[in-house]
Amino acid sequence: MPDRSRYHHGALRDALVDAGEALARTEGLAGVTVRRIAATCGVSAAAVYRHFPSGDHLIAAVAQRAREIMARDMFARLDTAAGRPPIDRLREVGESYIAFALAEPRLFSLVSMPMTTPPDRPDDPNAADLVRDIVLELEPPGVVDEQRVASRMMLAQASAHGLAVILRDFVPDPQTRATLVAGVLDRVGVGLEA
Amino acid sequence: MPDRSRYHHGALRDALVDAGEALARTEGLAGVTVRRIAATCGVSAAAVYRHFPSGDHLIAAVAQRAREIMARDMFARLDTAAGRPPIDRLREVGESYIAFALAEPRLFSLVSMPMTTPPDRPDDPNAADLVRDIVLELEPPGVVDEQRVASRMMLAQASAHGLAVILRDFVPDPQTRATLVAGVLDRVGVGLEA
DNA sequence: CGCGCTTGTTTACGGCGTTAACATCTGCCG
DNA sequence: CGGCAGATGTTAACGCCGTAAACAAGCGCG
Repeated sequence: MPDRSRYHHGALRDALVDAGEALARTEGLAGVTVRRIAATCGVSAAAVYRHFPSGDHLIAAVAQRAREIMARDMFARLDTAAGRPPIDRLREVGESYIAFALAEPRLFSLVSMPMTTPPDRPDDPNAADLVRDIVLELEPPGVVDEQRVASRMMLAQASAHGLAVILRDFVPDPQTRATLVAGVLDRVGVGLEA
Repeated sequence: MPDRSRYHHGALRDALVDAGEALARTEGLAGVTVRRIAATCGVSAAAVYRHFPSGDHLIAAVAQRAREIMARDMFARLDTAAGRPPIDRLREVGESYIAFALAEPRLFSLVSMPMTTPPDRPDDPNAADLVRDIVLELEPPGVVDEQRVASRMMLAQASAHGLAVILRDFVPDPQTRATLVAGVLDRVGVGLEA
């Protein structure tokens, strides 16, 4: 329990999301509960409702936090691939997404929850926007076929997400995982350039 | 709901799974609860534990049921495509998977849960085996490159699953969904044949 | 017939989300 | 500087949840 000399916490909202993130990492989605988050912050459960209209909104905020962490990972990794062709950078993004899912499977289970709440700052750097920007570079100069862009984005996102989920749930061996990621992303690359 | 004049239900286990399936369809995962399933069957909550070691096992049985329904859909649709090239049949399977996910989104959310319990009859016709059988037909005669088979299976499954999830959560418009399914599956086909 | 196993029941416990009523702190206005 | 108002905490309570223990009813075999 933190300092209880102060009646008012001061930055409870952020602390709640922090605690939720930590709980999600260690115990998984089932451990992310209003009462436990509140207790972690040394605060009563009811205090949560001064900052979130419901527990689901708190969970959603934790999920949004997880998405931001993931996006930071992907942007960082992209920096190391600056200047390489778009298709290579798309692969980096996909690998980053999958690596995060497998490194932090419990946190990732929040990421892949349907978003019940709009993000706090909807104009944050976002994985979908990131993919879109790179996919746009695949378009021939002067023309942008929106339908082609959409199908390429969807292929990139769907295959990365699906692969992450399947590997997490059904392929425990790291070596097998690596081989499959490489093989599948090779094929996705072919499909992306078509 | 069956006759409650009898103290013993007679086929409670199946009835519980039936009720769970119905609840999942109408209310989604959050509505699938031990007490509600039991009540639907006109039985006390504790009776569930004569047939399942825990509520999670009951949920898992409902999820397995949903997978069987989905597999039946896919096999039925495959029958109508008998004789067509493997790549076409793979596409049928993918379309069937996605169509089910979008037609029964709540039931599908059970399908895509990690399997906490082994299926009752593990040798049932299974979506993964089905995909594998067709993918094997893509192999050149005489040789089977297991790694190539695995990457093709994974691409097929991952892209279908990922696309289903993304469309369900982020693309409400049916027309847009159809266009995206067609466009993405075209690209997946290219990647599968590579 | 009667005895035992299976399958139900009731009751209870602790954890959950959420609300209502109350308490404390903080900042602002006179 | 005093005090009031709103923001932010507290406790207590409700109903739902999963689950376990103790008990009861029915079935099937000796």
